[in-house]
Amino acid sequence: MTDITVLLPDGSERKLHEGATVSDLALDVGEGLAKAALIGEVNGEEVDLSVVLSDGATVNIVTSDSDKGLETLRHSTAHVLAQAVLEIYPGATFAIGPPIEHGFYYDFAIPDGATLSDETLEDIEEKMKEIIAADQAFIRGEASVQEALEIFVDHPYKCEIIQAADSSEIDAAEVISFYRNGTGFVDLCRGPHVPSTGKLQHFKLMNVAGAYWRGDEKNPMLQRIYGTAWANKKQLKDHLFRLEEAAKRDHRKLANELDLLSFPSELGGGLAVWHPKGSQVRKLMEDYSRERHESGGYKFVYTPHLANAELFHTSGHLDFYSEGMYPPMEMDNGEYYLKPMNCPMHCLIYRAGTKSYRDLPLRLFELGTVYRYERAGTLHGLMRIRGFTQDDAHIFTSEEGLAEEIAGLLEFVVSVLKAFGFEEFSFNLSTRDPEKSVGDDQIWEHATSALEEALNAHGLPFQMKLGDAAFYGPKIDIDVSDAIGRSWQLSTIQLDFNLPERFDLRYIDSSGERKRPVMIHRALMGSIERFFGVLVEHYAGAFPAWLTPIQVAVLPVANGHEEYAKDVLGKLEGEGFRCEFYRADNPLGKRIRDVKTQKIPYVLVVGGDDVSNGSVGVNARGSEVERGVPLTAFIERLRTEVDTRQ
RNA sequence: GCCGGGUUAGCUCAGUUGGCAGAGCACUUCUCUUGUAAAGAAGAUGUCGUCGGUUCGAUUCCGACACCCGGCUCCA
Repeated sequence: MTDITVLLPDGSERKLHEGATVSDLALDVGEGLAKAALIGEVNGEEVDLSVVLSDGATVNIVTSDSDKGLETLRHSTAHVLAQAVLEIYPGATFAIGPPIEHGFYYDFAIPDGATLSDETLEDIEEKMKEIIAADQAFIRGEASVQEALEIFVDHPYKCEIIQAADSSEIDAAEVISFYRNGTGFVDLCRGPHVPSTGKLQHFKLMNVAGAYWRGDEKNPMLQRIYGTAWANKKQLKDHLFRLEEAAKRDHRKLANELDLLSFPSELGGGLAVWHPKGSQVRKLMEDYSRERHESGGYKFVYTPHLANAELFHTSGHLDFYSEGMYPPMEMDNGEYYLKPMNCPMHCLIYRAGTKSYRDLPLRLFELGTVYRYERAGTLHGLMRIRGFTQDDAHIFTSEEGLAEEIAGLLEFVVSVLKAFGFEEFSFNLSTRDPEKSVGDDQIWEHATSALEEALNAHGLPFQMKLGDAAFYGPKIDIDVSDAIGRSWQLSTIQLDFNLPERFDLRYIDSSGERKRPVMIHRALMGSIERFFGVLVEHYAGAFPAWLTPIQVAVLPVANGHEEYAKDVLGKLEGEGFRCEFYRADNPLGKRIRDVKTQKIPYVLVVGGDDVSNGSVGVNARGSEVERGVPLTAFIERLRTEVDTRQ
């Protein structure tokens, strides 16, 4: 028997008997590794542990510690899900079941168009546990296209995949691979898989949902089951815990609990009314935005909510986006539409007088409320809404001035977002899709490189999104990470060569020539409503002192302290702080609990000591109670906190 | 728009195999007067999402619609 030599990732070599598998190698390295091994990576290719190694191969043993291992684990769990569903529902057929972030899903068609519901998940989960307890081996097989079509003769979706693979040039030569486990289950699969179902212990089925076959709404709708799967019990538990924590931050729940806003059904879907507390926060957000725009050289404008159809013909919205617009209102002299965007009206403002190069860049800003007809099933709290307000600006600049304007904009955007407690940003640069765009190549190239240079000049790393631009110009999108690491796309800076053309916008340059300005659409918060929702989730409802609807709650210990407490209240209100008074009709502990549930940052408790000393007891959110703090000291402290937006 | 689930008091939810509904919290009043996360008592509160149908009778069964939730699709 001859030996072979394989190379490990750390550079070391290992001698094995000829015919040794990846599994044998893992065992040779150590029993622990052999037990943890899920798949191998041989010369960069992911393979089953049962694969026989060849001399000189570079081999990496993949465990669930790595992303690849976890992905395999999830993929294999998806197979077990399919196996369970096919066993429980005779005649059911299955489509695709890939690993996804945190888990996996699998799509099924249940006979006679039957559907699955959440209650059935428990039964399916039980069946999966049986399959896992049986520790069935995943056995790979290979077949020709013809053979594969015979194996999956009862499963039309699988056949469609096989035929698609056969017809695509890349995969034409490839054999069709499949995996068997247990007595009857076989699934079309590229692999690799974990060696046996016993490796798949820590999973949970999450929910069922409809999903179109191949993601196309023209195709039949399948039943999709989502699940999560992890390397160990702790990881699974932690994941479920994180989901619970995220649910606690849900802006729809907090908006209700904190009395910020509501979505009365009589109003219609996707439309909100803002209660006083939510409005207070929103007003502060808007005030801050206005303040920054004012000092940033923007001109404030106002435009109506309605416009004649003619405007949206000129802008092209009726040609391109009419499906997303509310239907027209018939009026005496024609049709009127609710505006889905502010830009056409801002173009009218630009066009209202002859512009000189000296007027550029002209920055028009509006908190403009727009209405978009979002499909009923897509509405989602404040995140997807039908009537919303954009912190919208349109900047008209010369082509030469573009780079500088973009550079300034990037700085502006980041600086404003930082005030709302966001620290991590990521940038995406979307480029032209030649199939779906207007304008000549040179301008696109120039504009795209202006965006790229601006990002580079600020040392901002960015991702290129090829072909992701709007039809009218390239753009930079800015994502922020929130307090629990979720990413939200907020800001956008989009160049537009189309609207200046459609509205025939001009300026006179220094040599007296008429030129076309470039238009930049940009929004920082994007939709104020959505941004508010993101903030609620980011802060978990505990707004910082400058933004919170109520900054201070004043609680007398007993009735006898009420007069002094009112005095404290009056002084705080005199300083412009937003306060609420809680008279001593309930035990102190109860009142403290009430205000804490409302996430009010400062609770001032005043009793006998304070009356004699002119002090307050300060119970600040997230810190220890302080007694005997001079009122003036507290005022100063809150003033600083508010002014610096801590 | 599509698939599945849902809608009962201000909030969170229980309930009725068809006979006009209930808890906790909140609210009102009274008592207690409190030093840091739930004092006690009493009281009031509902077109059981809307409209139609079946029925002697519908909150309950059926249908349509509205709105919400989880996804799919879409997102200028």
